[in-house]
Amino acid sequence: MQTRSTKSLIVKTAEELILSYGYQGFSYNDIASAINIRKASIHYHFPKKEDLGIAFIRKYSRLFSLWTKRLGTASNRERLIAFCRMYGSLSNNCTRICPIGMVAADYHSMPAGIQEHSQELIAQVEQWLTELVDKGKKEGEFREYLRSSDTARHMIYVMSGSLKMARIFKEPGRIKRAEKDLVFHICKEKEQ
Amino acid sequence: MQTRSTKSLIVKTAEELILSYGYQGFSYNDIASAINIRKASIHYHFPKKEDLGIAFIRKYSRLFSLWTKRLGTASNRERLIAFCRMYGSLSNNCTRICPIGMVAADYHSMPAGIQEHSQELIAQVEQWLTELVDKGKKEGEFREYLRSSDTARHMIYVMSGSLKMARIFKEPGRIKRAEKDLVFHICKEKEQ
DNA sequence: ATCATTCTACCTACTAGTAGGTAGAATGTC
DNA sequence: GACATTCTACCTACTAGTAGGTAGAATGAT
Repeated sequence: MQTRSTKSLIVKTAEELILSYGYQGFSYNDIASAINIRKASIHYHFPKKEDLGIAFIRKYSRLFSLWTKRLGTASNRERLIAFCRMYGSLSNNCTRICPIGMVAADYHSMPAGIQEHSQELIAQVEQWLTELVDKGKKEGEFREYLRSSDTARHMIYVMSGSLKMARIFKEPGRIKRAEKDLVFHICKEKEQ
Repeated sequence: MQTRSTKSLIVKTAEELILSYGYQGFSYNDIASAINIRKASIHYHFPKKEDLGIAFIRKYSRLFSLWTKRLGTASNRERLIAFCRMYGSLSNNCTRICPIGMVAADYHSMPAGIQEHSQELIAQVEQWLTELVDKGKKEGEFREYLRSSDTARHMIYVMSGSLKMARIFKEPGRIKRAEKDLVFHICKEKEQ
C-alpha cells in the first residue's frame, strides 16, 4: 500500500471517529484496528495526535474552499440553501456532527495548534457567510434589517446545533427544519 | 468534613471540569487534586464515572426546574429574556459552555445512562420553551407565524452556539447579540 | 548495467504515564 | 460497638509516544 493512500485513509478514519466521538474520544489504536495497520505507522505519518487533529481541520478548510469555488453563479437565496444542504450532509444520517460543532465543544481540551486552526476554520466559514448575507441584502434578496456578520454567526449556531440534536434524537427532520427557518427569516420571499 | 459537603463539592468540581473540558476531558484525579482528597474517596460517593456524570446532569435538571418555578408572573417577553440571561450566565465569562452543548457534542462517547439523562434534560428545556412560545403567541406578544416547538429548538441552538463561540473567540458580546436576535425575531415589538 | 547507499513506509516491541476501579485498613461520629 | 467516611496501596487496561529494525523502491556513482 502506497504512502498517499494510507496517509489519507488515516485522516479519513480519524475524521469519522472525531465527528462521532470527539477528539478525546478516539485513539490511534482505534484507527489502527479500523484500517488494519499498526499504531506506529500512524505515528510515522502523524508524529503527534495534534498533527492528525490539524490535518483533519485543514482538510475541512480545503473542502470548504473547494465547495465555495464550485458553487457557480447561483442567486444568493440558492447559495444560502446550498450551504444549508451541504452542512446538513455532514450529519451522515444522524451519526455525526459538524467539525465546527465538535471543535467548539472540545476546544479547551485540545492542543494549542488545533485551537488555532479551529479558529481559522470557523472564521473562514463566518467570513463567507457574512459576504453572502451582505450581497443578498445589497441585491434585494435578503431582508435589509439583517446585520451581515451577526446573521452569519446565527446561521452557524443553528445549523451546527441542528446536527447535534438530530443525532441525539435520531431526527433528521431537525436539519431540514433548521434550513427552512433560516431561509424564512433571512430571505424576503415567503417560503415556510 | 461531612459527607454531604464533600459529595456536593465533588459534583461542583466535576461540573466545572465537564463544562470546560468535556466528559472525556476530565478525570477523577483532576477532581481529587482540585479539592485535595484521594481518588478513592470519589469512588466511594460515585462508584463509576457514569454515576458522577448522571449526578451532574440531574443537578442541572433540578436547577432548571427551580429556576422556572422562581420565575414569577412576568410577561412572556420578559420570560424569554430571562431565559437568555440565565443561559448566558452559564458562560462564566467565556470559560464554559452549556451542559446541553457539552452533552450534545460528546453524546456518542458517553455511557448509555448519561445519554438517557441528557435526552431528558434537553427535552425538559425544549418543553418549557415550547410552552413559553405557545403562550406568547396566544397572548399576542410573539409573532403568530412561529411554530412553537421549532422556535424552542431554534432558541437552544442559538444560545448554546453563542456560548461556545463566545468562549473560543473570547467575545462575551456574542451571547448578548444572540439574545437580541432571538428577541427580535420572536417578539412582536421591535427591539434591535 | 551494477552495486552501494539512502529513503519510504511500514513493522514489532517497548516505554512512561494515566485512566477507571478495587480491597481493606484507619479514622471519625453516633 | 457500629457505621459512615476517607485513606493507602494497589490493579488492570489503555493512552500517546519511542526505539530500533526491515523490505523494497529510488537514487547515485562507477
